[in-house]
Amino acid sequence: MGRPGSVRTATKLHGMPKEAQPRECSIADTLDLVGERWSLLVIRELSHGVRRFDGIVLNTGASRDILTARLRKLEAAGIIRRERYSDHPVRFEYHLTPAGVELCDVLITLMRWGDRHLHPDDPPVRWQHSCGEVLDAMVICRHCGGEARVGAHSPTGRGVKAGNTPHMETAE
Amino acid sequence: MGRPGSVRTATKLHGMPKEAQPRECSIADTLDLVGERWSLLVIRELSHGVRRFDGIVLNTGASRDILTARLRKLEAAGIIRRERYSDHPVRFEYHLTPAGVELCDVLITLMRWGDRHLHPDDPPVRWQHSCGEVLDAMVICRHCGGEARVGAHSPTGRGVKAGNTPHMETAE
DNA sequence: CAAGAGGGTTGGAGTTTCCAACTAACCCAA
DNA sequence: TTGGGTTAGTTGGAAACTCCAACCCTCTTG
Repeated sequence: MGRPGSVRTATKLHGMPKEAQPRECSIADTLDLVGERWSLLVIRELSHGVRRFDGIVLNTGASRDILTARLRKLEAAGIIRRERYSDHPVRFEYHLTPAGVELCDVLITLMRWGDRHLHPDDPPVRWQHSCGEVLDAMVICRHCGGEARVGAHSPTGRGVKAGNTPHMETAE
Repeated sequence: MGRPGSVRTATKLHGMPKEAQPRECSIADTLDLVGERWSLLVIRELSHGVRRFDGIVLNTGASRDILTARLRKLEAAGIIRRERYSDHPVRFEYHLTPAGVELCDVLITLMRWGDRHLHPDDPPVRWQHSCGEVLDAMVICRHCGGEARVGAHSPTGRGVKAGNTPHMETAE
């Protein structure tokens, strides 16, 4: 797990392999924690109120051994918490931590994309927002309230590298 | 790729394996398209304006064969478009389609989570929103404008199953 | 003509994942 | 007490996926 390389000795044989230098990036770092198969579905289940091992197996379709590994990793990352709810037959259930609850923003945007592009007429699940309406989510800029969308902005910071931005359109 | 099962014949030997019945869900369906390793980083690169094969290899760290496979799959899904920009040395570059641009919402929420939880003091990349401020994203309900967050809502629809919601808290 | 650049393929090794069965610890019912 | 059921995992072996480095082919440039 985790990306391997960092500083490899450039062997350079017939055409300088041109060392990969992955961009520093919170997207990649977050995906290192929750980007493996099943992890986000585990979080989906916890957000649906399913907290037990067998329930998660049943609703996701993950195999039990992999699920065990994912739960351990999410716990180590502070995204879920394992709680003993019975002592004598020792039994546990899983809960989202506050950091885990914040990941639901990712689930919501994934769901919205899938609803729009894969199930335009019949979303399989609808969330009711506290305002009473069916939740239709949108990502905005906290400062101005306008819609946020990457293509329209320009990035700055350590993770931005020079020389590989041939021509900047707003996509399409 | 794609989940296998669907209807398996329940063999039921010593304890009724309790057939997994994965929830119908746009989150899972979207992850089937973009949830494999590297796919979202490819979309990140395109949104940064990097459009060529070698540039994507360099900035993500993906191996070339896997990158080829991901690009083909994203193209088949209508998320990216492959465009010939030179005929004689036949050369291509990749662009986000409108559906691909919409996936940037997912990237933004992943980035925000990583910035908050993994790099609280020094986000590696900052996006400047068109309003001039550094983008600080938030997911809201389009109807009321209030913050959206799954834990606080209740789901309905085909993908919701009875009997596995032991006790519904708002997480934590 | 030799070296790149660009956009891939290919082969083989290494790593993950899947599947189905099995365990252990307890509860209940007959 | 025998038999089952529930819960939370383990385990072993096969299948699938990834990684890496090298190789290919077509231009273009020096």
